[in-house]
Amino acid sequence: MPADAQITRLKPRRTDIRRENERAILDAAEKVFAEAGFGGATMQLIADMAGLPKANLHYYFATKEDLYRKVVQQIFEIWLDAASSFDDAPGPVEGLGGYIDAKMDISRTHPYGSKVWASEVMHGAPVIQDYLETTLRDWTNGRIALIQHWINEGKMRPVDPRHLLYMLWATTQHYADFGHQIQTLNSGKPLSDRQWSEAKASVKDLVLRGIGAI
Amino acid sequence: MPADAQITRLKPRRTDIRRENERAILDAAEKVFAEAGFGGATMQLIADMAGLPKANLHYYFATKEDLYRKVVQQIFEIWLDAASSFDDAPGPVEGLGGYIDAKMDISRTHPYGSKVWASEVMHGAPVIQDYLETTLRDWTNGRIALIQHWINEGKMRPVDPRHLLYMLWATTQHYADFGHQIQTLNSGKPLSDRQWSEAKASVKDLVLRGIGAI
DNA sequence: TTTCACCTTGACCATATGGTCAGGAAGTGA
DNA sequence: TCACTTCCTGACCATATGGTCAAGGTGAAA
Repeated sequence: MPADAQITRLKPRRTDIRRENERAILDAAEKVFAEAGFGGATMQLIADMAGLPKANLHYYFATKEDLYRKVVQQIFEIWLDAASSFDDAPGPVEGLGGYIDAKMDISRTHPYGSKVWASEVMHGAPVIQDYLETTLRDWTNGRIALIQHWINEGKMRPVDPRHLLYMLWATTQHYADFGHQIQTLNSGKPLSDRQWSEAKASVKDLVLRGIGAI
Repeated sequence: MPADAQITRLKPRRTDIRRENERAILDAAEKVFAEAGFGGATMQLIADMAGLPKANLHYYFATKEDLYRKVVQQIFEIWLDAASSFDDAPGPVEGLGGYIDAKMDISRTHPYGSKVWASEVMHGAPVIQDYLETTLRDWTNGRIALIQHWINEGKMRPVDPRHLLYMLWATTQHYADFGHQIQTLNSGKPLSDRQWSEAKASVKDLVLRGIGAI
């Protein structure tokens, strides 16, 4: 047996099999749920896209709802991570600016997840209502307090922190959720690297000027 | 026959029947499509909500797609009407301010239509792609030119008109599309009249300050 | 009143879909 | 090698859904 057996092993280990298949299924599911909606998505289509027989999906995920729930949880966690730039910032320019950068990057790298989340909320959040009422509410209240703190320190104008947050969410996610519309209005071509930079700069400029931080 | 026969007539005229049934079906469809998505919506549910047998729906609208298309066209036309406040304005304060007011009002009065539109675009605009490429593109280019004109006249800062428009669309529609999330973060209660006023004021304040118009 | 176009609807059908299951393949530790 | 657990999958099923249709009801013009 060659020394590089660990690297070139043809027969995957048990744990790898599970991990890789779940990954493939979740990726396929995220795309299909985003493009067709929960009701329009079919397990067969997800299976085909993941390169697995349909019955195999039900081996890893008991039901369609079960699979869907995992997909929604994923994007939510990604967004929560992005919020870290918010916390350890000295003021709104770094805090909100960094948050906008992070959210815009996610809109570009995870457009499907963003759409699934949007769809879920639009339909009344049937499967993640508890997240909204606990994690999201706590997170929001914390950030509102932080923004209010910046206002009290005179680092920005006295704007309603809540509606400021809504504007940030709406605008940054718009580039993912309405990406198709944006692409159509861009002569049918996806935004280039340069155009994404301009978008980020425009959003930051408008927001930071709007709150009087620059 | 009494003189007020025209008013109290019990037997509706032919044209009324058609108009009223189509209205009832479209209203029910807008709500069901918004809450369940195209794939999740069923003709049976729409029929029940409209108070008609399912077969009757197919008498007025040949297919589910046909009905859906009409619902999407409706909200699009409502939005186009709202854009009139844009045109005959002397500057950005009146023009953009009025547009924000109008779009926010629509988000409150037509949340279902807004969601259907969002869902349609998120899924790649399968049925209204032609609208995006013609009417919306022309409208957008016209408004961009107008905003650029205001910039040239020194009535606002030189911001990218395109990304400004995206921010307006995203933010105003957010109050409809993510209304459930907003309600959850508002202790589970819908925004009051006062809160809607505050929302409109906040958005206008942030945007108009952001573009240096006030 | 008659005629006719328009409206209504229960019953029905073909199809698609989420989910099940039994039997076999394959990795793993002893 | 053996026993055991995990993984794989074709075939199958119950159900839900979009859509059809034929027969009957109902305004309105002549």
